[in-house]
Amino acid sequence: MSQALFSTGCQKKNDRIFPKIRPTPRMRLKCKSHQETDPDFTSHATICKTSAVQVKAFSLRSTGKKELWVCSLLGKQPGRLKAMEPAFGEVNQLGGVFVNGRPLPNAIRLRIVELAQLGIRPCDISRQLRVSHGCVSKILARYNETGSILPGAIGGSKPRVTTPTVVKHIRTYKQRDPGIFAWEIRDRLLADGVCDKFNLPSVSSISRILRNKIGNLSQQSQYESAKQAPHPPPQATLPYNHLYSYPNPIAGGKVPNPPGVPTIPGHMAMHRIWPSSHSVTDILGIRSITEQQISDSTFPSSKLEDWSTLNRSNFQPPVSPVVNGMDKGQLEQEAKYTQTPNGLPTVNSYVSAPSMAPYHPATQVSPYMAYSATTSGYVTGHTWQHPSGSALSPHSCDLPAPLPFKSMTMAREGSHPVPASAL
DNA sequence: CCCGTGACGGTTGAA
DNA sequence: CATTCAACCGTCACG
Repeated sequence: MSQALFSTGCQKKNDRIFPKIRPTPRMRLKCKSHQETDPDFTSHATICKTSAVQVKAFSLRSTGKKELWVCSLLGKQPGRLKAMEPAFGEVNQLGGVFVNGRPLPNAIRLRIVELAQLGIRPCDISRQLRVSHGCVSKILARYNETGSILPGAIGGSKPRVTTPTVVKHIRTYKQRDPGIFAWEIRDRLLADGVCDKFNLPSVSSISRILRNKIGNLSQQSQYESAKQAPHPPPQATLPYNHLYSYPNPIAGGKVPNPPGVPTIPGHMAMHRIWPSSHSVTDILGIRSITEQQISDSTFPSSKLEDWSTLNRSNFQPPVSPVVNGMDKGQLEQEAKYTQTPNGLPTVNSYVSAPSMAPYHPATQVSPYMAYSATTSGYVTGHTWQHPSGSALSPHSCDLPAPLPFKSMTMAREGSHPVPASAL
């Protein structure tokens, strides 16, 4: 790719569009995270660009060797560059690994809450766990508000308001009064208690229903009504799923359940998600933060795509005895170099937990492996929250009832807040 | 220095 | 099957 781009000779044009940009510390940090070496950039040049991507060559101060990087402009603001390739989990300013667009693992989310309840200041939590303070703030605020550490449901659409029942009533209204207006139907739905103000379809939605699903029927009913007396509306045979998901007020998001899986409140979901052995002692006593930081500093070798796949399968990290008994260097090395030579995940990466061996063969390392390595008590079987419900740990768990944030506040106001370094 | 907040790029899944 | 859209994510910068 690089040679082809070098030969395009479009630098001059790009220079006019995008002025020369010195690598910012952020850029260097990101680049550094993607390379084993320290790219002490001394110069750079725009090689080529598309509408959204720039390719720049950076010179290393130490070796003089040029590194080619694909960059995109964030907000088209000069000076703000972001490395796009390789598509690893990215590294934030604190050195923590994250996957853009994906929530932090529940283990880390739980740890944030636990540390906060110990009286550790959010800024210290941020530094210790290498999670941005904004994220810590958000997670703690959410926990304070909802009592749940879980992220909201990502993706999907709003719960539809045009349920079969609503459509059936609209059909009935239309049959009884073919000339009825959509807004009249809307009023009647509200008046008849079919809908409330929260799930009342819009006039446009009703119109669409009339046009797409009842249009023929209304015309037919007109003819039929002229010939014979009205009869009860036919059974709705619309291709709607009979299950509808609605926002989970406690979990702070919409967590649709698969058919057959009863909906559980957010706080109950927490009990389902977290196994029993994640008390503060279990979490914090297993390994010191310092030790964790060492392992945290390891960078993943998994590609973003692989990680994304991992999110949706039951990822099983190495159990703690193995990790604890593992040399740090070995652990770090494994975390760095466990990818298959061709960069593709092994089959094991996609095998769901129940079919996996007790010890993950470490052919795939998540960006968050360092966090989960010693918290297998509740991390084993940890997966991303998934609307299908399959990602929820099947283990019954006994997360202590969400402690009011007051405890944290009290601890913070105490005369001896727990220093983060003591952990 | 701490922290709340909005912008941002990104992911996800239903429609 | 590809696209659109709106939800969410964490990071970052700002005040």
